[in-house]
Amino acid sequence: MSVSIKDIARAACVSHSTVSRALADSPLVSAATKARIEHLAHQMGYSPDAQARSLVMGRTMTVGVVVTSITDPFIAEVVQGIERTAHDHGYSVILAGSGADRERELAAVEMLRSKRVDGLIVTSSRVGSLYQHHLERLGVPVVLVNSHSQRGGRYTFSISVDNRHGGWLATRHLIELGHRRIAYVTGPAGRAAAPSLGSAGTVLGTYVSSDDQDRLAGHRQALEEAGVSLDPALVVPGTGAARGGGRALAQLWALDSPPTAAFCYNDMTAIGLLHAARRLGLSIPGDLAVVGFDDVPFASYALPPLTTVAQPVPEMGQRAMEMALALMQNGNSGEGAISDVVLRGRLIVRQSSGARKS
Amino acid sequence: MSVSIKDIARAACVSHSTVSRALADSPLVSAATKARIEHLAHQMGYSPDAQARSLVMGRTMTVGVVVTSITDPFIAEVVQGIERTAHDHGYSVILAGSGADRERELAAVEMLRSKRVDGLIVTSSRVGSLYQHHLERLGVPVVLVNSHSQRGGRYTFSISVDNRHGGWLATRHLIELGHRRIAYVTGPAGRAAAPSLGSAGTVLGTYVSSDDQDRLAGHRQALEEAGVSLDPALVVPGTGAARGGGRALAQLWALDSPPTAAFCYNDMTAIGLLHAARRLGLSIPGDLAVVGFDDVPFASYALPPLTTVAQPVPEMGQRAMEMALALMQNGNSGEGAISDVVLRGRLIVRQSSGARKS
DNA sequence: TTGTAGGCGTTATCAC
DNA sequence: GTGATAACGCCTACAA
Repeated sequence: MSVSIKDIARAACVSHSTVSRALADSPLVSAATKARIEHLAHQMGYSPDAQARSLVMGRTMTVGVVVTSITDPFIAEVVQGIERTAHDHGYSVILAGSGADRERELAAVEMLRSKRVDGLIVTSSRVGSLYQHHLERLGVPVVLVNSHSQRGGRYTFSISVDNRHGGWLATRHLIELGHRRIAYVTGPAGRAAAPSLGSAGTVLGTYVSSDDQDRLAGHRQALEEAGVSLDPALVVPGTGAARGGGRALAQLWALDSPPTAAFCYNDMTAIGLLHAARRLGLSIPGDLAVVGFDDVPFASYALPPLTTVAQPVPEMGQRAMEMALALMQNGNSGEGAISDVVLRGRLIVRQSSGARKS
Repeated sequence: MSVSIKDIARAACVSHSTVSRALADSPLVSAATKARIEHLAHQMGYSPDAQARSLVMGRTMTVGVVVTSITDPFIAEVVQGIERTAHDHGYSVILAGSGADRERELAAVEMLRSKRVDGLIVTSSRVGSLYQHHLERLGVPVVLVNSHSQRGGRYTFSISVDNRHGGWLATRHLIELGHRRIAYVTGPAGRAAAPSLGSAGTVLGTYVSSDDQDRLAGHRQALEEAGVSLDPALVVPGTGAARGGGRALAQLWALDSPPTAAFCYNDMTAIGLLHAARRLGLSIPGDLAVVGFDDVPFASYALPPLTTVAQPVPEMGQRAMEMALALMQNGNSGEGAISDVVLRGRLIVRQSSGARKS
């Protein structure tokens, strides 16, 4: 079918090892034959078989990336960063989606193992202890992006954003604007999580992701630093989607003493909330100041433009891949100077939080 | 390093071929030894080496997917459809981004060739004749998603959305609402394209993508069916991004006789235009009705919610992969009953186009 | 500077 | 039923 090194050898009247050396630009080949072979290879349309090479070399120059959903703009941007720096270093990327389904995620890992990836990057997964064990079995370095894990794996490292700090930034901003009654709208409620999933916690009686918990913790901290204690009535459930924001607003506005500001788990929630607020005829930020989280591309086109906490997304993918590269070079052991990294987001102030209250 | 069938063979005191057969569930192995081997394999943590297998089998069960940018929500959704149906059929996906850069795209294809993918799916590329030749050289079936190509390749097939029909839907809708002066805002201006790129055309003196051309053609057709001829002054350049929509509005509003409606190349453009319109104090749809294209997730949260043409995106990815599967089974030749498919989008009416004019 | 031989982990084709 | 043996395409000692 496709032309191999032997075919070239035959055509060039040399042995296949000479061809192999010539194509690898080895100094052990005369310039003359090298040129001849290179010409022939090009002319015959030779393409080296990466699999055969990997088989003998012991590395595939391939990393596996497993995501919950590539449709998530956040994840898509991370993957883009991964793919680009992977490509720059001669690596390619096998993508596997899990849909946040545990079974599919395990299947994906198994398939990547069979494909003998040199490393694995997992984004936005809830990694329980059981699962982490499964990853370690792989024998290749694993980098967790925004996945909460109990640290300390020999092979697994993590890179994540400082959700607590982000939550703190958002709420402190609102406090500085004079707000005291500040609501928090959560993200998607987890399904009843197994106890082994130590990474999730319970708020309002339902499980939420650790991201959510941490953002809430930052929120609470900022409040307490201002001498305000968190009013449980002001923590209401969202869904992570726009619709959830709308419902949250309804719930908040039915309160005897509604909040003057709301910090939302993410931008989609905030946008849904803004949308609902308009329908109720509320003035933003006059009646309610709103802050989101993520800085999705549309945040600046919301009405009014949304104040939010931007995550260093493009950087995360790059850093994750660089970390994987370093680990892979290190002979797969994390013995080097590599450690988990936590990146901080930054507050982007737009009109939805408004000017300082007088 | 990792355990092979030979290791299992040694442990089970059989030959490696017996292990191979047992693991393949061949009827040529006694139930007893089969059970013993399976148990051992599991216990020893055996994982078959997909590369070694591919080497002898001649197929990798892998498809390459090259995209311009996975960040594009449209593309992300297509890729998700591809990955899912690929997974359902035992295939995995190698992802490569090109950034719409010709060099990188060719590099990606070359890398996928080396990885011996069984098929290739390329999205949103401008495929010139030269390039198509390059793809054919691969010797594996190629499916083009929303990439304009001159048809008729032996190995390349395409699946795309009917842009002309979509444009026609949008403008006919505006006409039915009573509009007569309807602007069209283009997408990104292509760099000066090589003549071999027959797929792009020139509008306003700059090259635009064939998508753009086709949407414009549908627009023009709808106008002409209503007895209105296209006013060149009402075709203004955008960039495909929100900012371009803003600039387009400025240009349109400076006209002696501004339009009463605008159809935009895509939703981002439309959203930028809406944003700019608000700053100018225009009423939407009172002063200007607006229609977009794509139905991005935020379209319904724009202010006012955006009327747009929804593309059958999730379906596209699935269909593309199914087509690739069919082609790969067909022994790589498109001799079967497979032909290009063109999917139609549908109009989603929201407030930005408003009620019927009286 | 070049050729020979062996092996990477599989599957497949023979014999036994 | 099972075991040698030969591929698949490549790299790499070791020999010449």
